Amino acid sequence: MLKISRLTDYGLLATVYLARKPGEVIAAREIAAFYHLPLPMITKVLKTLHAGGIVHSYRGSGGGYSFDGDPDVVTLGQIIETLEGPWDLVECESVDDAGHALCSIRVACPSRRMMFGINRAIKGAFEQVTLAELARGAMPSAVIDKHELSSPRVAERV
Amino acid sequence: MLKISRLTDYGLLATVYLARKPGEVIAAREIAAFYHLPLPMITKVLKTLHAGGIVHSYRGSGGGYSFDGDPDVVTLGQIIETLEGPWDLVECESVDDAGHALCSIRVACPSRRMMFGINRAIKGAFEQVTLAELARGAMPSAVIDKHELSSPRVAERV
DNA sequence: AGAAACCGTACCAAGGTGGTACTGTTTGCG
DNA sequence: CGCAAACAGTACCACCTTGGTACGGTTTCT
Ligand code: FES
Ligand code: FES
Repeated sequence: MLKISRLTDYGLLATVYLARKPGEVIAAREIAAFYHLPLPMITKVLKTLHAGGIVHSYRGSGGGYSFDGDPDVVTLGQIIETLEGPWDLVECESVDDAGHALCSIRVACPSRRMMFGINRAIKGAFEQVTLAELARGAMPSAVIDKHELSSPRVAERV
Repeated sequence: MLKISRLTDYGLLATVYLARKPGEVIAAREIAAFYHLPLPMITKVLKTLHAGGIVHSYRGSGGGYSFDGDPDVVTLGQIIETLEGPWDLVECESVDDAGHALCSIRVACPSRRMMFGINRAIKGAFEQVTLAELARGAMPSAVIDKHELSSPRVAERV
């Protein structure tokens, strides 16, 4: 349906949170609490980010995660690539394990090349956004609780 | 997972097939046979395209579908919008039937504005690709410029 | 030793997607 | 007229992905 998954969105939130406190070791619990998101979700996505080398992890008591890279070098594209894995806008370019093309009509397809171009354009757009730019912007102190939005007319004052 | 659905891809195939024979009434069976795709899939997507006003339909024996618009006016964005319905890259901007925001952490989200900009930029890229270019099998000239990501309106044609 | 915190994996419910089937309706043709 | 071709509409289903949870294991600090 042409949207990034919610997990990826969570990953961006966590990365930005860490990048705004460079070098600081922060527990996943703190991030989850700040955004009022389920802790297992945050930990899951942080594991992925660590596996992709975006953030560092420190185990044991007092441990957590930290971002100590250059926020001007890390791009949105890299983060998304880490979180979602390699992706293509259309599966025409993808191949299965046997190297066999997934799309059976490649040779007759009049839109494949165009799709490939769009694919590259989108990836290029993501590559142009740096983590530093993402981290800039208002970091509000108040957060709307999940339940206040589910029920109508309840979110009066936050 | 950041990909367009296969149905949408089928719709592009069908539209391009029709656009390559302007004004000609072509049965769905012919298109399905040409691409070696299941006929019910093609008919389903052609119904959607007809409902969206992209193609015309002619019932009865000898009937079929035809494209008789201006291929330089119809854009890839319009076709995708017709096939997939309104979409957003992230659900942060979407609202449910009651008008409530789907995302519970909007106010605290440091990436929402950036995502919104990217959303617009991608839609703009799709709008810049015409059906005529699609039918020619050309690579799109659309390039997403960094400036579009934060500017309030989508940039002009490249 | 015990607690804090990350690691790994497995599991599940819900929703979306791709695909099929079937019944109706319209139209051309002999 | 009567049949066949072709679109219209809807309903249905199997499968996969996604969002979310659970649980046990490992590391480290105090
Ligand atoms: S539909 Fe597969 S190559 Fe285009
Ligand atoms: S996560 Fe919803 S506004 Fe960004």
